Parts: sequence; structure tokens; C-alpha cells
Amino acid sequence: MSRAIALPWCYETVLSPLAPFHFDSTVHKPDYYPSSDNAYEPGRYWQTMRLGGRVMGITLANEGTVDQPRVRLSVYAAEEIPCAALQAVEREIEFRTDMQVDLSAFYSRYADDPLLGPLLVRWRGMRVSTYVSLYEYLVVATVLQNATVRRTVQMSENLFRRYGSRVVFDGRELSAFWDPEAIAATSEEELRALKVGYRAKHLKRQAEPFVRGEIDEPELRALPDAELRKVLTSLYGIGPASAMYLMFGQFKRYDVFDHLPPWEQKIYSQLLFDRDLVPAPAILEEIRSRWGEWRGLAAHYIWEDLFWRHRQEPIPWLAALIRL
DNA sequence: CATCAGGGCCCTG
DNA sequence: CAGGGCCCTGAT
Repeated sequence: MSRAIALPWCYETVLSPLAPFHFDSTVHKPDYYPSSDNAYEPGRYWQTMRLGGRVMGITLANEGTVDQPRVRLSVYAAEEIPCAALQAVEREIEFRTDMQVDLSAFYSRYADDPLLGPLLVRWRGMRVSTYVSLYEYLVVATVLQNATVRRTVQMSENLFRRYGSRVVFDGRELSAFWDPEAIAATSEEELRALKVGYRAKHLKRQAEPFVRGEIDEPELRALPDAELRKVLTSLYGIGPASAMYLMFGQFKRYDVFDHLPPWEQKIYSQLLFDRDLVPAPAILEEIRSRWGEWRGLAAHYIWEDLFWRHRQEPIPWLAALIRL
């Protein structure tokens, strides 16, 4: 990777999310591992984006309130971006942050729920959001697998350094993703040198269908749950855990919560049962019976609330469960 | 020094 | 369908 590229050209517009819209809890998820391709301060968010073969810098700034939302979108690039490509960026940002989705049915249905009710007030307008493309999320899922946070960060940053780029915009320098071609063209040995271990094979094989043009993310968004899951788990290195994160975060399937990784099991045991370890099937059944078709979204509100509180004032039992 | 598990998944039997 | 193996790292 060479030195940072400046992105001086800038286009600005104002987005109007469907109210209510909670800016901070949508653009920033405190449970995600830190990554040099994005940055957050209250009311302001930076990320890089690779779309249509172009590397861009994106900023989102909160210029409204939960009930009268207004988000200023700035798109930075090395040179002028055609109008159609800018529109594609706007649509992509709106989809990834779930900006125009109406959650009022969810809010009214669980307003009196003992556990969820107060969280729906505190986080009213929080959306399910992802900041990466499907291909990029496969990389994220891969470095998450069988690794602690520290190691995930190390692998992710090693990959950015070797295959990504650095860009400067709006006074920030951030990493940007690579195109799948870059990984498909590399060797497993080169990848292994980045300390990704057996994941080298996964990263290479995952890039292949994207290079061949076999995966069309917008098209997948229209598929029914079962078919979408089939496509996702057919991707090499994507099993039940990664598929669930994708179904929910990337494809906004609010009802998906059918698999519980061990560390989440410990955390939900505390939250729902006030016990150290409840069997995973019992937890999943409890979540299903309480929140039915909204269970994925309900779990997200509970989860994010926990991590925001933890960020504000450390929660000892949670700190003990987060392995660095 | 050795051993082990960690925010899974693939492959085999 | 269960279980071994896989990379690397820090904890014990």
C-alpha cells in the first residue's frame, strides 16, 4: 500500500430519513471491533466506500433531531463523480443505514414490554445498519471467526495495509477496502504472511464468485429468507453464525435469530435469566416466544443498549466476557 | 516450557 | 450428525 491519496472533490446533499431516526445509535455500534476504515464522534461519522470501482470518502453529519431528522451526506473523491454514481451512493447509504424503513409497528407492539419497552424509548429511531458491502462483510465475518477481538483487529488491519488503500478527506485519513480481484489474484502464502492462518483459503475462495460476477447484492436483497440463506451459506467459509449476521445486518431480516454463538449465549444468559449459563436452545426459545417475528430486531435493541451503557459506565460482568 | 481456547467452518466417517 | 483439524495469540 502506498501513501495516502487525497480526495479533494466534494459533493454535499441532505438526506431525510423517515422519522423517528436516531443518528448516533444508527451510524455507530459500540459492540463492533474498531476498524481504520471508519470513525465516529457524536453527531458525525466518517467512512470510506468502494462502489462502482471508485474509492470515496463519506461523511454523515447530524443536522436534525429524532423526530425531525436531517442528515448531511458528503461524498469525497479524487475527481468529479458523475451524477448517476452519486445517486447510487445515496441509495446505498440509505439502504445500508435502513433510513427509510418504518418501524412504528415494532414500537407500538412492544411499548409495554417490561424489558424492551424502556429501550424503545431510549433508542427510538435506531436502525439496523451496516457500513460495508456484501463482499466486504464476508471479509469481516472471516476475520471474526475463531478469533478474539485483538486478533480480529490485527488481521483486518494487516489486510488493509496489504490490499487496501489510504485516503484523506474532511481532515481524516482512513483505510479503504480493496476489490475482490486483488485477493483473487494473490496467493495463499501471501495471505498467510498477514497472520490470517487457515482463513487465507476462505478469503481467496470468497472473492472468486464476486470476480466472476455471480453475486449481485441488490438482487439478493429481494430474495425470500430461505433462498437468501441458501445463497449465503453456499459461500465458502460462511456457516450458520456468519449467515445470521448477514441476514440481519446486511439484509435487514428482522426476524432472524436462530443461532447463538458461545459468548452471546453467556451475555443473554445474564440479560434474560440473570444466570451465568443457560443452554442456547432455551435462550433462543425464550427470545422467540417473547418477540416472535421481531426477535432479531428486539435482540439488537437489547444488545446495543447494553454496549452503549457499557461504554458510558463499564459493566463489570460484561467486561469479563469481552475477550480482548 | 507446554497446553488451551477463542465472537466457526469444512470435511470426513 | 458428531467430532477432529485448522492458524495464530495471549492466558495460565
